Amino acid sequence: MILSINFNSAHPAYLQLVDQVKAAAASGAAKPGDSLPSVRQLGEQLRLNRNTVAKAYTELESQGVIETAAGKGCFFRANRSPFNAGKKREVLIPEIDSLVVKAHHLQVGNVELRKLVEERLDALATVRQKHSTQKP
Amino acid sequence: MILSINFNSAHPAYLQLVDQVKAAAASGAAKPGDSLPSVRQLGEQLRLNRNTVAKAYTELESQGVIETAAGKGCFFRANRSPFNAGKKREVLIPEIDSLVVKAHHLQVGNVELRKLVEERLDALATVRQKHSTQKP
Amino acid sequence: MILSINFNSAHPAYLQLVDQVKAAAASGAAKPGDSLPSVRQLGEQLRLNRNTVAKAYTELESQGVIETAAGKGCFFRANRSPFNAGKKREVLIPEIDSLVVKAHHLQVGNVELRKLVEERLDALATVRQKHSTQKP
Amino acid sequence: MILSINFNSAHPAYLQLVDQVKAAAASGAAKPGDSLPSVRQLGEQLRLNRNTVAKAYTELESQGVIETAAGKGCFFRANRSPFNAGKKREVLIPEIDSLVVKAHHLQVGNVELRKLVEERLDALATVRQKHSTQKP
DNA sequence: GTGGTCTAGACCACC
DNA sequence: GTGGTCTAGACCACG
Repeated sequence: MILSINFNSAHPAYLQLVDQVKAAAASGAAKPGDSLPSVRQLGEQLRLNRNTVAKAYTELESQGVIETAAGKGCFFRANRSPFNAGKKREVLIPEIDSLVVKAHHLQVGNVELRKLVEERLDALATVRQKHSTQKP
Repeated sequence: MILSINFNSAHPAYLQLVDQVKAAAASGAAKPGDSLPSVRQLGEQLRLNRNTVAKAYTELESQGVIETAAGKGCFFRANRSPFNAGKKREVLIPEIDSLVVKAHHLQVGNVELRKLVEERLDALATVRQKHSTQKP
Repeated sequence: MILSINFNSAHPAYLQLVDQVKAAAASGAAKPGDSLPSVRQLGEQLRLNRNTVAKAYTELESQGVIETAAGKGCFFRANRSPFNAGKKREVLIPEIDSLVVKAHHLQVGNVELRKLVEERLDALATVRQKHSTQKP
Repeated sequence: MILSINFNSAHPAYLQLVDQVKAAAASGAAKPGDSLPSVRQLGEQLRLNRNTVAKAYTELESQGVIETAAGKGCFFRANRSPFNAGKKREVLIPEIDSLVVKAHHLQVGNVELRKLVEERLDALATVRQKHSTQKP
């Protein structure tokens, strides 16, 4: 798992970490039980204070992506969403609306947007395939 | 031009405005000479403080995207070249990837995600239709 | 409402504030709608960083004691506990057990402990009486 | 000597131990020469790491409350004068006030609070009775 | 060594 | 002016 921070981004460093760790979990690059770097080590590597890394880990734990064991470390969890269908819609629809509006402003038509979505779904599936055949 | 604010985003409201207005100008959705909503009107519409909207307009003016005519309003200036296909991809793909990863963590499958995207595309089309038949 | 911090205490400053503000609300020294000092002003007065004061206010808001209006200030709320009887027991019993055990270690008998509890209940009632007759 | 740890408290576990052992010694609940539980045993009983218990014992030794005999265990030393009535009040009253304020915010009335206190006094008495008939 | 907490400085959105 | 957020330093509990 390769993690990096764009310090010029308006997106806060700890949320950049959250997104990247979630992407690693979704892509199969990290499997349940895998350990994450310690907050100190990752902080040093990324030139962040370890508290900033810890904040990302806390957020990831609250989202159910990882679990932390004080004194031991942090570990990826099996992916079990606690949300029902209605709650999932509630979370995803604002994201999709934002995407659709952005595409419209960029004069990207529905056809092309669908194509892009398919492309990224395929890209994720491909990476997952690679990880599932590579490791075991 | 459709403007919307995601109040839950860490991205500041005024920068969301700047980004959306710039995208509209760059994509050709807004033409040079088109007027922008007044600060007061837009603030009311988006439930933002007028100062927040004014800050966005100031930023846009300093970037040469719009010009303000005191007492008359704000107008788009002759604009930059619209984004080419590559630039559009560069903007949209991170958004789509973020959406795809979120869906994965919510255990929302590809089929259901495609359905949600179609639903929101339809929703936007419906609203646009209504506006285009209403105004003229 | 008089607030003060004991910097030598092991009890964190922000929790000392929480306790004192809750006591003020319970004693009637502060009424619903009353405003609290701003985080800056109180921080300066108590020689604390304003974030420390803000942390206390955040905790008080999460406990339903006050409400905060960004850009306006913080205000006492009407006392409405959201807990049912079972939850109240769950919260109070550990407190009572701690008290009972401490009394035992101090060789304070049940009779004397009951007397002390009555004394403090009376003390609170007296202060409340004073405030309710003084202000209106 | 009854020892208990409130894991939810901001007060560190090792200091909770120190306070309770000191109170026991000062109140006469423990006599000079009485032995303390072994670090290992107490850690297991209280679900604490042995290092945490050891840290409490070290602190107690440095305060002259106990003495450690390498390989034999820890023992209470000839102790300070037991707290007088005034000191007991000084220790208990803040605890009671905190309880009374918490009850108020939970909208638990005086009658119900008295009932809860009686309930916990009875609960402790029952446990103590059981231990005193069990051991001898 | 591990993660967790308290405090604080700087910056942001908003009135 | 108001409160809110991100980042960080120092210290603590724990293995």
